[in-house]
Amino acid sequence: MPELPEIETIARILHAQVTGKTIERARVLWPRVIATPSVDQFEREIAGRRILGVMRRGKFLWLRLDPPGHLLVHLRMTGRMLTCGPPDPMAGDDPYNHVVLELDSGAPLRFRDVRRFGRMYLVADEAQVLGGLGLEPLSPEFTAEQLGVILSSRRRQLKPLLLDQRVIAGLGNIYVDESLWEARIHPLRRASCLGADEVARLHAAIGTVLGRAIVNMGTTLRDYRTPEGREGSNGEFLAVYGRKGLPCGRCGQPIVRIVVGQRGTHLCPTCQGAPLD
DNA sequence: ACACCCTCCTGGAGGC
DNA sequence: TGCCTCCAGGAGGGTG
Repeated sequence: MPELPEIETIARILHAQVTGKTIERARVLWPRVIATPSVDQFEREIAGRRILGVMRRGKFLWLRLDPPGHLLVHLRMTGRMLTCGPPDPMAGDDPYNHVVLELDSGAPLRFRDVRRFGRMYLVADEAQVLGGLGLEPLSPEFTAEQLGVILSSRRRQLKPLLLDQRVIAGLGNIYVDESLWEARIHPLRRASCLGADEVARLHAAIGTVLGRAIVNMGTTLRDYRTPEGREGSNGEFLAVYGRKGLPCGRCGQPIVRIVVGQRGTHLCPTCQGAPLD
């Protein structure tokens, strides 16, 4: 599942590959992938626009266009943005191609998604889609102090809070579990009950975990690929996610899987202490 | 405010 | 081997 490091990797590669290119034509093969506007309007309005750059906000890919506008893409579980692949993506031999953007030079840009959860948004004002997102965890504004302020006012369980994109934007199931292990904090702890030392550890852990994953071009468990179709190598560095029953790298005790807020959650019960306040 | 459940969607894993 | 059921999960919606 692409989270912040995976989207960051995709954005950097796409930025290098498609900046300056013009979208000559868009072909939408599965209408529901276009969240806004209508499919007709999307195909009509995106044609002829030039890509000024590709960025990331939270888990959104963000293509700035000229004439001014924004193409926002959320890959959800299994979405991919690919510049590699068949010479004719319209041939119909791949049932998971949902949008093909034909560029004025080079390979077309394809949106491919097995599970069909991903969505595209073409908007004049990016805040229409991104407006509700919380802090960007790799920005200068994301300090230990700021994290402390966020946590101190909420009594929710830590894990669902960290997954809430309105609070912090970009973390998903893998990197929340990894960050909490790194910080040695139990996912069921109440946010408002963390001590200053724990807040500082969590802040540092989020930076460490996300930074390492970006260096490794993301975690490929099954579906995630870069735009060139390559896998990310961060999977070999995961400490807890998907490692139920395997020994903790710090203490040797078996990693445990529990369910928190309907999400599979991996932790070391020895290192990550008591679940209660 | 917060916990919980459902829906979307499919391939893969597990059970027998 | 084959079939059947269940499960994973990001986000948005609804309910208690």
